[in-house]
Amino acid sequence: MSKIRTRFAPSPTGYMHIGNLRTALYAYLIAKKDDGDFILRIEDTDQGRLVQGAVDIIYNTLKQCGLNHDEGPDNGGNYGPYVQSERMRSGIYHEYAHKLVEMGKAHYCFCKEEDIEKQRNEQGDSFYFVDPCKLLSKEEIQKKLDAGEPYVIRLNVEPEGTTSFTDEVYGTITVENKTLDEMVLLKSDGFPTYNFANVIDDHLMDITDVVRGNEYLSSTPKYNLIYEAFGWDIPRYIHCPPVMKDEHQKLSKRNGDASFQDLLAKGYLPEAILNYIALLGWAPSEDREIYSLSELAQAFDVKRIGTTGAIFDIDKLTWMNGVYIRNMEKDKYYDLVKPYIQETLGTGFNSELIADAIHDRINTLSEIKDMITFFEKADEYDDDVFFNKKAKTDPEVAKTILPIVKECLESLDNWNNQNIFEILSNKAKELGYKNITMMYPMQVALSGRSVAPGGATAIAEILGKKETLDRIDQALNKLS
RNA sequence: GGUCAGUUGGUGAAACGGUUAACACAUCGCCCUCUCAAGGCGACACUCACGGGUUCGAAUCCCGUACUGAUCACCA
Repeated sequence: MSKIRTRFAPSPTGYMHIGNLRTALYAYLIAKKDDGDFILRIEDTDQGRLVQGAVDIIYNTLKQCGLNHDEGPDNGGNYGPYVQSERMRSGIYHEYAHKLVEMGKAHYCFCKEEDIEKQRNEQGDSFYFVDPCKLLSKEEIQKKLDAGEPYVIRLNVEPEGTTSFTDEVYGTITVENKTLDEMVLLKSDGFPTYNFANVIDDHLMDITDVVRGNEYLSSTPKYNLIYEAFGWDIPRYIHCPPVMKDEHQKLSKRNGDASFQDLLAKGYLPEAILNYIALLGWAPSEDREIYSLSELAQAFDVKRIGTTGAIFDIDKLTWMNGVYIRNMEKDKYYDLVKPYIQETLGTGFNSELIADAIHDRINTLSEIKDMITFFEKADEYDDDVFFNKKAKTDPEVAKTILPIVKECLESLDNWNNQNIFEILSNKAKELGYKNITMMYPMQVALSGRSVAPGGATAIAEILGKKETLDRIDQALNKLS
């Protein structure tokens, strides 16, 4: 069997949206599962929709995700060029369209749009465009061409019979030929239509597996007709169900839905995003959800791609992102998180201790900031914060507890979490308190918060002895 | 409207004619605990859009209905 070759063929029209990225992922996985090649092709023939910098976004996104392409505009390959506008300049589409005319599989059409519109209106729903130009003799055609009349090239389609194809996801689909138009291959401006260029490129690049969104399911028979006209092998088709924003709408950048870039900015990790979207529309055969990219490639199976649109659930992504953060190696985790810590606190604190304190408490990187601002300066707080049902504390209790805490800590020389905890918890036991009764008021004094990462003793360690005692004093002043 | 496709809990989903309809997220309890998390345990679809049929037996196969989506361009 020949080597599997898949391609990702985006238009550079702006941000990379999630559905698009997932299609790229699937194409990548299908290739890599069988040691095949993954190709990047830029489809930029619609000059009007081009967006500055969009190609770089595509490169960057693929790179950040580890979806490395074996061939593409930036790294070359034996099937170039990989940018459609460049391919067009070489005249291949023009050449192949005319080849089809010579073969008698396509024809020149000089019809005006109004003529077609007229037919369409007359026929209504059962519209089937009957092209009068098909009846033109060779001489008549040549005369029109010589006269410089604008023309398009249309594929010949016999209205009788049916065309069917097998999709790896949706199964065998059959349509009647009379529902198919004699599609335009080459436009009057000499540009190929998207569909035509696609088929030519896929064939010329030896693409074995065409992976794309299921919105192309309906036009696939037309593609097949082109392959058949040339006598080319038809690729395997893998149509993917859409990624939805809700029950009715797809995720799309037009609606302002989250793009890959947006998710990164919100503190999600590329690996987690990729892992999550792999599971939107595909399910592994084993009971497992966390997969690295290479593990996905191994486990991936086209047969297990679903047929229904899957709603993007940010909550589950958030959970999964947290799993990635928690499972990360310590050093990698510190490297990841330190910039965020130092961005809000500077370098005055032991950022590794802070990183430890927030480790189990963050799901996304963007949660870090709010969680740690109190280290710089305790939050302003109301005395009511000292109320805690479980600790049985209130401002009055705090007033009696805090001096005890202070006394213990003043006597402590070896300042670390462990020792702080021990001395306080021993004291609590001695006085017949629960730990929480000692710790909670202390936490409030140190952070100004009812909820803080790490707990009172971890915070005390990070703040240092002096600052800890100062903040306790401040709390005491405030209470009196 | 024509054509094509889809329909299992709030969400992702498993099941390939026979199970109490997995598992995960979310939610809600409980446990653990120096708060919150994390972690542990448990609850959560009398039922697989609906109606028929086939079968000893259907979420699974067939037909119909409803609903949803896609597509019907010299746009990609």
